[in-house]
Amino acid sequence: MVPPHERQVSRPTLHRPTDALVYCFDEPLWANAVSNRRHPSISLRKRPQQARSADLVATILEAAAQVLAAEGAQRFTSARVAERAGVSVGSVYQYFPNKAAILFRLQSDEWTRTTDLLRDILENTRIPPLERVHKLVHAFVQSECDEAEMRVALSDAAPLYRDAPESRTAQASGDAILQHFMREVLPDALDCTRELAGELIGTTLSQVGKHFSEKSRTPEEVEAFSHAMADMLCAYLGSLQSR
Amino acid sequence: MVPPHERQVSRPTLHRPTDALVYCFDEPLWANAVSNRRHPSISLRKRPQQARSADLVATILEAAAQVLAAEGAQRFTSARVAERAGVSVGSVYQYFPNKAAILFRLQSDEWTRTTDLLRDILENTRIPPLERVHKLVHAFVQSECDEAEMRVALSDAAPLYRDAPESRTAQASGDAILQHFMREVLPDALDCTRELAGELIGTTLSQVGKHFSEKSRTPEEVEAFSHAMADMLCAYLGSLQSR
DNA sequence: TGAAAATACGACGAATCCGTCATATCGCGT
DNA sequence: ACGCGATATGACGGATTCGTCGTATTTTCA
Repeated sequence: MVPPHERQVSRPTLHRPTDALVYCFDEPLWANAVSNRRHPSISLRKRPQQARSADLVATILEAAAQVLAAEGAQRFTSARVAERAGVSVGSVYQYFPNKAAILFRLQSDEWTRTTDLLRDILENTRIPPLERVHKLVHAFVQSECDEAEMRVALSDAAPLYRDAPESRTAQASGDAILQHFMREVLPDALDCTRELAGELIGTTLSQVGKHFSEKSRTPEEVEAFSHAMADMLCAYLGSLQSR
Repeated sequence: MVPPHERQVSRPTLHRPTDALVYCFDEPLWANAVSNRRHPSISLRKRPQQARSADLVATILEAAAQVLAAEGAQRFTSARVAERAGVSVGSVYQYFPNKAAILFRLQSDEWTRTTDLLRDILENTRIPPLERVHKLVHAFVQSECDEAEMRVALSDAAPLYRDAPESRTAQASGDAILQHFMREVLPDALDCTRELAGELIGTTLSQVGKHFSEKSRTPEEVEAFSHAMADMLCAYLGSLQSR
């Protein structure tokens, strides 16, 4: 795979036990084997060099998601993740600097998916704006309800990385998409009005959706609630347009 | 205080270490010394019989709130609470069956305050309904921003008592107040429409308010955001009225 | 005042968990 | 086939936390 003369011994960086996120700047970033999308700033402890270890990383992440969904944030431990993945703890720590890094990757993937969803729907200019809002709300609430246990547990563990810069980045890129949409819908409004309204709509979408999905819901409930929420957002946008 | 013949030796109930909430049905409920309000279902381990121990309970709760605000949910431990309260761990466990019970009391007090706020504002019929909504949102967001650290940490610890029946009760009484208001504002709407709208408004109020207060905010930001949120809710109510 | 009940104390056992490291196995390239 | 780096293992040290229990202190009341 890599010519021998370019080979480098990759020595794991050492870490003391900690709950804080640990950033590893001494190793190059590495593209995610699961989603094939790059992840910023937080690298793996070691760069996998053989196929088996790349598989391992994917396996661990999958197992982590399962443990989180099945056992909750409180019982999410490195040992349980390793067991579920069918590997030893040592193997887990060969590629993740600490437990928080695993959680962070799961959350990071969520952020990416959410941002993509936001962009795909809001920037589809072939559909009337308010209809896009309806589509977005439905898709969003639906996606929150899928894997609800995992998402809830993940957000229970959130204090571990709430202050990570990546959190702000994800938030910011979502905001940017929303602002783009707001400029289309409210071309004549003041900037500060648009910003405020965008922040409010984004917050409502994510927080209300999340809370709704904390209880298990029937498809009818999901449909009805999404519709109501979309109505609310559209009524708000309408009231802002007619000023 | 109590006649000797009515005295009873109050033997502490034993508990094994656990993260789950522990209910003590073998002891009578006891009125809260801090707020003078009764709390359902979760009793203290022992009923304080002397003034000093009643004070102690209040002191512990106060210390617990401080620890939560200053150190966060992760570092909220019985030892730290005891230290901050200036007492020994033993004393803490004399009156609280476990750590979760302390958190639960704090949360329970929050629920009570929130419900009271909701009732006080929404049922004040001397003010026009939509103006009440504005008042409510402002008061609510403001109260979220006060003691924001404590509230955030408290909700980080939520998994410990999220499934407690009291959680549902608190939710239900809030819902009832909202439904009462909705009947006033939308007398002609279908029941199911009202219920849905009420749930949505309640969820928006609490979740969006909570999320907004997670970052520290200037009074101007609080004012602007509350206004926008109230506008959104009023626009929604308006759109429902004109149907 | 003095004894019994109530309260306070804090060292400690039990449990849990994180992340390491010495050792063993694997697999790639020659 | 073989040797060396890459990968896998899991027992273990170190740390933290919960909640207890035997003992000491304080309060009550006869």
